Amino acid sequence: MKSTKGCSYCNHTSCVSKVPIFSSLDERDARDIAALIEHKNYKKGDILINEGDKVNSITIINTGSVKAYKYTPDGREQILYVLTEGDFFGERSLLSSENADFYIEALDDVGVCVITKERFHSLLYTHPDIAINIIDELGKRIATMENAFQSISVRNLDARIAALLLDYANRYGIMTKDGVKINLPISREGMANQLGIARETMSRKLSQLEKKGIILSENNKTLIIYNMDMLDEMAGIK
Amino acid sequence: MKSTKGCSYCNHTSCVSKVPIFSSLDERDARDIAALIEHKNYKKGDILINEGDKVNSITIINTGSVKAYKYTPDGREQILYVLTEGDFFGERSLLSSENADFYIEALDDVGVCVITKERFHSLLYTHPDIAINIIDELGKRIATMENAFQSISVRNLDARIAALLLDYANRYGIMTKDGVKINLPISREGMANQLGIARETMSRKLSQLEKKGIILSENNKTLIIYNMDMLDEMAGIK
DNA sequence: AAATGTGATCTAGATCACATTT
DNA sequence: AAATGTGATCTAGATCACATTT
Repeated sequence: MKSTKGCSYCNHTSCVSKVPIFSSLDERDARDIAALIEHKNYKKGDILINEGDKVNSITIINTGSVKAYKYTPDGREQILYVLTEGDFFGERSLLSSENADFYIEALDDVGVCVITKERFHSLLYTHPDIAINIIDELGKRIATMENAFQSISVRNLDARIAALLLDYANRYGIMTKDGVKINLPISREGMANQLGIARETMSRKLSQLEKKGIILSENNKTLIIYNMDMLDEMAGIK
Repeated sequence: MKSTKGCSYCNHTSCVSKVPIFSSLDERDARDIAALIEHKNYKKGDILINEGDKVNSITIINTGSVKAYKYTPDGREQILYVLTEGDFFGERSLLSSENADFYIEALDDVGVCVITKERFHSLLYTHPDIAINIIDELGKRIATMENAFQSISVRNLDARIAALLLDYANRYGIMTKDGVKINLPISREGMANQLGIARETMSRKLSQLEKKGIILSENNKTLIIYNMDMLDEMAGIK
């Protein structure tokens, strides 16, 4: 992991322009904020945050993706979020200074922008817009969780899997002539961990979907969804 | 349901003083904000928000409690939150003007404070503190959901039930000489709906806990927890 | 070698059908 | 009358034990 600060070759406004919470800023403000930002890079598998770490900054993903996870009491990994470009974490450090109760791990090589808690705090006072954008983002995140929450308590596993694939399609999907192509950021086991089910069950359910002609799995790294409507229906979105 | 505005008999600063998001205000600011607030009362069973309603205001619970819920695709009621004194909803209306995708129903007689989106919005510009408090509150709510989320995906149902009872104890519990006494805001069926399990399973699990001497159910309306430590252990909090 | 798939079992909780309480 | 409890069954998904792929 290396940290760059004030380097000439990297585009310092990149995070600022990419991140929804800064969307309302004009160019001049964007430059001001860029000056407060520190860039860091991590390799796949690096741990950005360990359980128990003191979190003193907000981190925004610039490139790559990370997973946020905890362990269940019985020792299984429970993935809370997969965060990608433009997503952020550490916002809970803004007011409280509790220690992290989760892990953040790089799923690929990752570039991030970091703003310390103090700098960010003062930023909010000078730019109330940003605070409102954050409230909005957090509101969206809550909405997403509510849906996931509702879906996870749906007893019908097929619906939950359909919802997960639709979420992936939304976030990582690329339209192709065959259908929506998804470059999976995580393994089958990771997917199972997101739903809190057994790896074997995940495999079985995906092969069923493949047999039904709804999806095509290539190499376990790529997934093509032939029939989004069918997934919508399975997920209970009518 | 009746709406009071500028009435002389009710304490207009009540919401302001009760609500964590206004905690950083001095008395003068509190009075200013109180002037922006409208009070409303609802009877048990009243629907405060219907799915599809346009939500144009933030509502803060002053007295009583409400449940926020949705329906699962297979028609079961899924309770997302039980909100009580000091909790708020409608914050998602701040920026986006999407329609509600949930219901809010009064669990008892309920008094609330309402601030319109526009008024609240301008408030955030004049009092950035409040925005930061909201960010903090939303952060907490996310943390709570993450825990619930994690717990719901724990395959061990006993742990989830223990966690639910501990949550109730925290929120509605009163210390007595026998143990923590909880006046349940919802029925067995409601509790089951919060965990997404069958009513029968809830009954069975609670009788088991009673047989083990961990809890005592009185009348199905009150629950006494004799042994909090045992619940902690069951919930996987060591 | 690690990730994934798959058959054979096992089991927790759903469902059904009532009995019992409030 | 509605909410709750409880026994008898059923079933989806976990677990185990390997085989197969990458």
